[in-house]
Amino acid sequence: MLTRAEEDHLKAVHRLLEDGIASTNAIAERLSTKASSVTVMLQKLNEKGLLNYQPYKGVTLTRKGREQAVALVRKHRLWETFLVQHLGFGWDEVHEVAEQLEHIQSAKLVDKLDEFLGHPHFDPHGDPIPTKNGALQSAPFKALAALGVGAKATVAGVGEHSRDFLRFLSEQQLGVGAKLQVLARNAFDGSLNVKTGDGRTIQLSHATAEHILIR
Amino acid sequence: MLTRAEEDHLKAVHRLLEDGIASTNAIAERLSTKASSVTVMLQKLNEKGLLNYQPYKGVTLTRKGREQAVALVRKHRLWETFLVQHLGFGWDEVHEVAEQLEHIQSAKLVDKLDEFLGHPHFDPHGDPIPTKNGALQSAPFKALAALGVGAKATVAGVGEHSRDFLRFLSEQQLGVGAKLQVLARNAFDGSLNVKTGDGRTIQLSHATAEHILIR
DNA sequence: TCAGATATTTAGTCGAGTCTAATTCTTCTT
DNA sequence: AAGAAGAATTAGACTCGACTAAATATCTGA
Repeated sequence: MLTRAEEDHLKAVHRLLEDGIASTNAIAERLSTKASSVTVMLQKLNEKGLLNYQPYKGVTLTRKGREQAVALVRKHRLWETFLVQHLGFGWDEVHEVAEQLEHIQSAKLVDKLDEFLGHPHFDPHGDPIPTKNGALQSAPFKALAALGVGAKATVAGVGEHSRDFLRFLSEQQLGVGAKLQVLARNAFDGSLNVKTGDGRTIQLSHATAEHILIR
Repeated sequence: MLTRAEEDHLKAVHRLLEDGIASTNAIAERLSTKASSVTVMLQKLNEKGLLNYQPYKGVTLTRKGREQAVALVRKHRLWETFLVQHLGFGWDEVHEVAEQLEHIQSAKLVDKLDEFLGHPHFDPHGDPIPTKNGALQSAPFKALAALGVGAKATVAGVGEHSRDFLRFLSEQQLGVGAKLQVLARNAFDGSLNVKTGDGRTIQLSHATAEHILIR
């Protein structure tokens, strides 16, 4: 049984490894702690066989560690789905609560929740939900920014999870499922003029369009 | 913001005060810790203004402490209701999980959950769920053991929450809502012969009948 | 009432997890 | 290739919440 701190570190390592390496500093920043605390924790998790750690050499997950981390991601995303779909939370509000709920220890609870939700494959942000055995249905989404002029698309997820960004999308009615059409691309800054499903025309910066995933 | 240990102690004190006094030993037993640990915690909660504690003189809750304790009871029972009604848990399985879920910190989550459940007044065991402002709809239930021969009743709750007892009731199909009729009372041991809604005749010990609440 | 039994508190220790400060290793620059 | 800069680790201290053992207070029964 892992402690909450152990789970948090494991999840941070897993997340960071997705984009490359999990540096001590990056882990510390994610967890709002200090690098020295992280080092100690990595040593402990190494002892427990959840990751491979050698001083100054970096860290990777063992199979066992990866399973645990994926299970946490699964719980987190299932809870987010529940909060949004059944309790009426906004998708910009669920992260902190799910961060707590993911640490509840009960295999049965996860299974039952998954069943209750109808075994969803994606959470409210369009992120894939691992199955019980850890399999991921990878989403072949691409960025809105990659679309050509005239193309139509449906919002399928986001590539950036900050509250500000999610709130912005909510205000613009650009949640998952929203219909879009690219009207024009502005050469000077790469921004897009986009027509929404309900007929409004809005301008999205290139950065924003990079973080809106569509299908 | 209270820590988990603080919340646990507060809830134990609140629970024990319902039946009289909250002795240091009784608190320790409830929490599976030692009396010495409890003493230290009581001193701390006294400092924080959540309870009134004087060495050797016993303990009572302050208004603030009682509010916090009742809020915990509310969360616990709302989660139990959710687990049973929507996730298909048995009423003998929910306690441990609710014990974890009650510590999730999110006022919005509690409100939304309450709304989702339809503002229930009683949990799956027939225990009253405090409202947001702490009001209790007290249940005027009486024990099955108090009924006279021939009386009909409906199970409304239980006065004993051990897993074994709850499991026994489940097996006998005596959950909340089950219909009963008292056929006879056996003078030598006070046990009851009872006819169930589905026509079976079963015999219940006096102790058992004391713990089945009916209306 | 008072001595033994019982309940409670105090004192001191420990592990988990964090911190700051000091140290060591790695990498980058010239 | 050497030294500076930056990243990571170690050392040592702190808090929280638990423990054991010892001390003290309260209760109870002859």
